[in-house]
Amino acid sequence: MRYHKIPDETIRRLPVYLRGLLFSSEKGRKNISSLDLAKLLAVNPWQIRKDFSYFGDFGTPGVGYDTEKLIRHIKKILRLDGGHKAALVGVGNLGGALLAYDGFGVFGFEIAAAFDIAPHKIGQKMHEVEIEDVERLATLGERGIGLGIIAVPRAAAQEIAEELVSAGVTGILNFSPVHIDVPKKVKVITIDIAMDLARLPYYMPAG
Amino acid sequence: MRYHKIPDETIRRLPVYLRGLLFSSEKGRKNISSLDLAKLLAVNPWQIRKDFSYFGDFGTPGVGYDTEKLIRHIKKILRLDGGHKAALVGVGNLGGALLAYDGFGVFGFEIAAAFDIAPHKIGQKMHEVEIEDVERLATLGERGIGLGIIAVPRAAAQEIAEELVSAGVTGILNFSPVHIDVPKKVKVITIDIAMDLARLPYYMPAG
DNA sequence: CTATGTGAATTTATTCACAGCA
DNA sequence: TGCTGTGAATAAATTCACATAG
Repeated sequence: MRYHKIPDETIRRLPVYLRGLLFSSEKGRKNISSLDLAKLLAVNPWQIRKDFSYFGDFGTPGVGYDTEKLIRHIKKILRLDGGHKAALVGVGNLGGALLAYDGFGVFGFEIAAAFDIAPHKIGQKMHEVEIEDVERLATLGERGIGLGIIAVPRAAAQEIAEELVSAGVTGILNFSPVHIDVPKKVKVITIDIAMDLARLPYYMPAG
Repeated sequence: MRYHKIPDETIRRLPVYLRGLLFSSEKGRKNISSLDLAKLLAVNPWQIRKDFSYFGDFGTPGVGYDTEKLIRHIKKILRLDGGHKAALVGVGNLGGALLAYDGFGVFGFEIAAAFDIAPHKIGQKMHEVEIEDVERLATLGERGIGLGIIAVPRAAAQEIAEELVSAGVTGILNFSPVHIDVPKKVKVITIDIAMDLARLPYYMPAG
């Protein structure tokens, strides 16, 4: 199946596998079998093999997958190689937590700029990043920042999204609990924490 | 199809519909058609009708769906009626942001307790909630808290999960970037922000 | 005439089972 | 012998098209 289109569901799982492979690599393992990776991530081994089969032969029968080689290749598919600079808009409670979060690095992301509308925040530094006036969003293009993170109140989300798009951003991670309308060349992923929480009780035993 | 099992994918979408319906209700609308709801949320109208058809007749042909009635019913299916108390473990950057977040209320959630391990935080109040020693996690059962939110460093996540389960928690929202092993009567939903971000570049145009 | 509800058709994803390679 | 890679079988979800109800 080497030359097939990779299914969306597989793309969704690739970062999961990447996490597992990076973890295994940190432990010094050169190879990992689909079974071991499956145990680590609590998924099915045949699902893993099928997913990997969509983009080539990386495993050695009897041995497993070459960890480093596979990491490099998954990063390449997801276009994580080369790194990405992101602009954070909205340095409130959530925005501040995102600035402090150290988990973006492993996937090659860096929050390279932060913006807010509150005058008393502008000019301050948080976690090595200086907070700028939202007016300066237009400068993103020339600064090589192609990715935006929206952490502003719901009412401002659509407007900020439009400004990000005007500035040349083509990918948006949206933490506001609203649908955002953008040209279809721009990809938006919305994370709505309360909504994820909302489907938890359905799966919980009575009580 | 009234008596069928509701597909998991439908359950995943119900909170999305709920958001749209609540929004529409706030605007004072008594009814909404699948087409209008679809436009609001950027999904397909036939998907909405199919999803709703799994749990009964709520629409009136020529008119649409009764907003309030449908809201009540979706809440009932998701078991959001009656409300849920949650315990937050880990009041760091992310934990603090979660305490400050005001979006849980609409789905009937309340962060009723917060725990940390750092002595200087214990006893302090943040957003009306007093921070307690993690040692006191065992008291959750008798306090009627059945839901846990893990916002601690990765290395501590598994241990905290086990303590939550011992205390009687049956649902966990996990913000640590690791798989958590729990008895299968307990449902875990993991939100890994960096992992969601990681599939953004794949869908972005070259650059 | 408008908008629902749903069988049927289609597409997509998962699971299996095993041939074949190191 | 151990583990990959993949066709084939199964299952699930999406999309369509239209009969039917208000």
